[in-house]
Amino acid sequence: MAEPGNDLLRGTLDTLILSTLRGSPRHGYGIARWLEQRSGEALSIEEGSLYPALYRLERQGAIEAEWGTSELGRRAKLYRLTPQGHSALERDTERWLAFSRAVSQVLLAEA
Amino acid sequence: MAEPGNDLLRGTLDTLILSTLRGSPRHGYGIARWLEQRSGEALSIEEGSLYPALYRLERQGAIEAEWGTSELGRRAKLYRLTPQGHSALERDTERWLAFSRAVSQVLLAEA
DNA sequence: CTCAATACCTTGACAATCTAGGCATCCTGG
DNA sequence: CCAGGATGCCTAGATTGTCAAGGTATTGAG
Repeated sequence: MAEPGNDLLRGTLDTLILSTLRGSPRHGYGIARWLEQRSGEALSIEEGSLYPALYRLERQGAIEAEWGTSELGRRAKLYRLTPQGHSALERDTERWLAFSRAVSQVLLAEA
Repeated sequence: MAEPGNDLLRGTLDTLILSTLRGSPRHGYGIARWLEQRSGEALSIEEGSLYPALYRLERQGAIEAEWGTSELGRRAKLYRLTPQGHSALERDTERWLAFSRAVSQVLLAEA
């Protein structure tokens, strides 16, 4: 019981999303698939978390949206990193790495 | 703006707490100090998160409490890992490491 | 013609953290 | 002596992000 689900994503999803936009613009659905694939299926991104996150990031000015077409030629909303988004990504990546190191340090410490 | 605070702790605090009890019993206040120290002050544990987490873990049967005295001879509630808590710790540590690897893999991936 | 995949979106419940308070004891500095 | 910090426990309330579960529309394959 008490399957924790992926509450671990809390506070990390935004950074993950930003990181998928480093190269070229992507649309929401593609971001989710990319994250899952790139993590070796270790991460699963729910759309109910994804789209609100995209609005959040857009509202914060980290990303910008524009309607266009996907690789399959379908109507899709393409997101691109803004300069602020790029800084945020760098900052949050550093923050995550520091946090991750700290946690590992504790969890893997000798008795 | 939008200082994220430590929302990164979400879903990790419980595991961190359990890990502090691997050796010998500890009391709440001591757990917080230990985590902060052991992480090189990278983690900061708020009491408003700590005590509810301890109740949570106790209710789940992962830890047991007993009133006693601290190293300074003061009244303190000492928590100890139960066998279930030990299994949970191992399981959650694995889970966290897998998640952490996945996130790092994405964040540090080539463009 | 049906079903899965692609692609977007929303509502409501839930759970965990933080802020900001509270209490009591002890020790140390001034 | 006494003020304040450290130790130690606790709680109420607000906030916030995730999830489950639904919805729409289009395309392509079988």
